[in-house]
Amino acid sequence: MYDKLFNYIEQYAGLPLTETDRQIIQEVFVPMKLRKKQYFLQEGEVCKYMAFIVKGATRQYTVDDKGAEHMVQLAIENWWISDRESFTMLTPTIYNIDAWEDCELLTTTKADATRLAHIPAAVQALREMDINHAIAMQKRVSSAIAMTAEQRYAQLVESNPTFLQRFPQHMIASYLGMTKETLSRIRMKASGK
Amino acid sequence: MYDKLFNYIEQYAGLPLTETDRQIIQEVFVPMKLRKKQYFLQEGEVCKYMAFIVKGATRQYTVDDKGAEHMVQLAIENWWISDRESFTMLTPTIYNIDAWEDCELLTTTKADATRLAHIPAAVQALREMDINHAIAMQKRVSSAIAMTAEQRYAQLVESNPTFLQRFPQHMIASYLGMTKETLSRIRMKASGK
DNA sequence: CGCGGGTTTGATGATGCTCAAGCCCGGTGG
DNA sequence: CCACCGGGCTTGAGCATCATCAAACCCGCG
Repeated sequence: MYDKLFNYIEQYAGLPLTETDRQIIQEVFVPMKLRKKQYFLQEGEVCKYMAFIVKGATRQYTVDDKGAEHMVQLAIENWWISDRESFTMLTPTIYNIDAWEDCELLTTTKADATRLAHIPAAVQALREMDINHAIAMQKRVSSAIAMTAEQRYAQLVESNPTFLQRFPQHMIASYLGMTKETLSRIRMKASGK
Repeated sequence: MYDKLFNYIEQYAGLPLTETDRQIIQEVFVPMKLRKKQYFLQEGEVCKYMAFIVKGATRQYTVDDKGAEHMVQLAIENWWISDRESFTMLTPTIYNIDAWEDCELLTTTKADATRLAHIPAAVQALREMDINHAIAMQKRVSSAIAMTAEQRYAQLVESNPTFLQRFPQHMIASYLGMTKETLSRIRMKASGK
């Protein structure tokens, strides 16, 4: 259960974890299961948990006034979920996060997470996590403002082909900032050639 | 010169800096001046510096195959610039960063920055910086995929009115993911009402 | 067998882009 | 002091891309 998290931390930090470190991490992170469609976070709440995905897939999205969902993030094993803004500032979130596949998570709270400050590898890994998240978001911004729908899809095929296996097309479409119809047509054209 | 940076750190960390801390920070961060239009980073280089803007304004952008520029970030006093990806992974960057107004910066390198690890307030502030950056980017993603050009402009007026003063309209337009003509028409319509 | 979620297909139209011209204004040099 | 120039902004006409709406299809599952 915790092995994936240990691996993640050791890999990102480039440092091994001691037995005591592992002990502490097991106390700080609490397992949680989520059934498909179950919410991890709902608009209006304060995001109390930050979680590491051991198994499963989740989506983070906003809902507009017409009831349409807009995917901000799709996440699978070894990714982190939470709304950093709500989590750190304790403000109500504007996002929803729910499970698309049944999930096993390791969750922690802001208070518990402070205990990690004494584990250099964990501090380092969390820092990397934030940076990676920022980098990923920056790439999405730059593709959203600079590329056509077709190019955005091509980029996803290139960089995250797994998503295509794990999530239905209409979610992918929303994630790419287009409608399911447009995505469907793009895929037709791409495979036709 | 360094005061703005000290303030920034103390404010974000919620901790005071000791005299020694200040001493170290002054050694770690090197002043640099940039004239309008001068590059801080060019596509293809590795990003060697991370910088705090004491005074001035910069823009970060990509250039597509048709030669069009796409603004990824606009930054002014109290903001940080660098390509986190290139800076941390030492890979060549795909971005350009240059000065739109004459700038005074405080720069540091990856190696020098490690010295900050001994200053809790600095560690904390840098962490906040990353988180804030990620949050800001996430908001841009969510508005880019979920909102119309008009709504995106309205949101900017709401959240970053200063930008409208400091940057020419065609840069704002690019930052918002639309053409200068579209932005011009939106502003006409908005002021007409 | 029929139902529901997901995907495809088609027709229509709005949004926003492209290209082209003209305007405004501050700066420079004759 | 004026003429000219260039950068930025506006305006307009036509067009491409993509969204919308609606219908049909596909397929796994109860």
